[in-house]
Amino acid sequence: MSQEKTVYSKLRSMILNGVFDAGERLTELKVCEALGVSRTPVRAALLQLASQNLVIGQSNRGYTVRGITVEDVWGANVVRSVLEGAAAGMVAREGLDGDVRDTLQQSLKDYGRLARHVELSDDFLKNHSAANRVFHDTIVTASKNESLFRSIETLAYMPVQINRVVFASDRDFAIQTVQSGLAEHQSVLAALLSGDAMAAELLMRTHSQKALRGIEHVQEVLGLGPEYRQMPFHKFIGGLGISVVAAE
Amino acid sequence: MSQEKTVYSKLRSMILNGVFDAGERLTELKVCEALGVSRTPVRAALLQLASQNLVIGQSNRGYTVRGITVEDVWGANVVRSVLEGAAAGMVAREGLDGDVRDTLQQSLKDYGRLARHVELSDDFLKNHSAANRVFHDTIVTASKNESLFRSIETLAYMPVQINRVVFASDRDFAIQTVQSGLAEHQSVLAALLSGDAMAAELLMRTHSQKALRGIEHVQEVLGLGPEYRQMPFHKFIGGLGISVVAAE
DNA sequence: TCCGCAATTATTGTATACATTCAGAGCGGG
DNA sequence: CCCGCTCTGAATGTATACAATAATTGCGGA
Repeated sequence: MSQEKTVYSKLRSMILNGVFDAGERLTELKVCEALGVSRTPVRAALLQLASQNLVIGQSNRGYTVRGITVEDVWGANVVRSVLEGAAAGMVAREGLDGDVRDTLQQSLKDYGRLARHVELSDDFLKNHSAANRVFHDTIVTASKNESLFRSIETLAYMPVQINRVVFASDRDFAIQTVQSGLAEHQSVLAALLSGDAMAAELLMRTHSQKALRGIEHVQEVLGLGPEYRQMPFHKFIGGLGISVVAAE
Repeated sequence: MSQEKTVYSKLRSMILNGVFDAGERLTELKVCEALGVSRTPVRAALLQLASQNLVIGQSNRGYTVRGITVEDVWGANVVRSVLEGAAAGMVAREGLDGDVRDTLQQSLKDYGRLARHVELSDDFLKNHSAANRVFHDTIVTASKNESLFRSIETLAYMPVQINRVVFASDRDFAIQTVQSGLAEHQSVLAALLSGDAMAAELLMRTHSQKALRGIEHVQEVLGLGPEYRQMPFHKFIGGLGISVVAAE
């Protein structure tokens, strides 16, 4: 892999996992020494991280790291649910293409098979995540709105895939979430098929927002007070003995 | 200004105004020669343009320019209206801070004063754009959702400020749009004040979508058929004798 | 002691030489 | 004639020297 991409993902992972303090100044040279590369790939990596709001660039003054709080992750998920809801509404309004409908129905079948035998194995989690992803991505893509697609993609630079993390630590929560997720996917598809845009938007938004339940669940499990939203996200997740994995 | 920023804005403007063909390959060296700078600032500029989806980067193979069609601009505006609607809903749900309310009311006053004497002067257009912007930005900021804020900001890399352009070419359209805009701002504020989240979201979304009317209006003025959505945006706008100005 | 100016220094901005990679042309064998 | 290999070259990837800039330090005077 190229240095630029290596630097990018290492830095990204370090930031998300709190290796740097929030607000810490991040000079190019410091990164170069830490990772043993020249400034060129570091500059490129920092530029990309800045466009993802993981570091904040000041003209002529380098970068500072932006600490990611639970609230940030929460907020990103809220936006994602709004956008996915809008996508569903558009698709319902325009009508379902045959192949899109087929893809969605297939993903529901896959999802249904998984829902009958929930496990906590890596394999299961991967398959579930994949089936879920197909459903969501297909709808977003079917909206044929490039800006919408890109906006959601950009949100994924935040650690938004919370459920996959939480599942690993709580079987009961996983079972319940997977099963209600199936029902929700089904009702979204029904709304899409009937062309009911308002219902599709509302159902999809509500379903997508369920990811937030994962955050609340972790809060409950860890017995945290209401100030938990200001916590660095990696510490929050760290309470389960899990580290933040970069998306992508 | 630094070379990097100069290159960035020149390239950006060139892309938006169709100096390059859609899909044209854009090598670093070509840009260097065209603008007379070294590869370093060019690389940085291209990286940023890629993150804004104005060029598409292929690993090891440089970049190709992405032609911006009317549909792209339309789509970006649709997303913006969804997000601004969501912001209004959140603000209504959380309740209006005193200073936010004051800012909104002040912007309504300014807007109202402008609505009584619509002109097509540069000064008027600037003031109107500013008052309008304050209203929209204040609501988005008041939602206290960084991801939401950033998503909207990112959309502005597309040429979304369509009305300002259209106003300049059609007084009647400007008068009508400004006046209905005032009424819409007022009803949004009323919904925010009464804490009616659903109404606030719907009203704001609908209002924000009015920008699309500007596009339709240009279509009508130019007498274009339904295939106009596939047109390069700069040609579309060029029909009015206007070039695309970069936001920011 | 405090303020303001100037020298210093840390850090980014820029140019460029060299390394690496990948697409495509050209050649040779089947 | 076609397939596949190698070689070539154009382009990006990387390192680094040098320039420009802005914060900081330290000095001197009030």
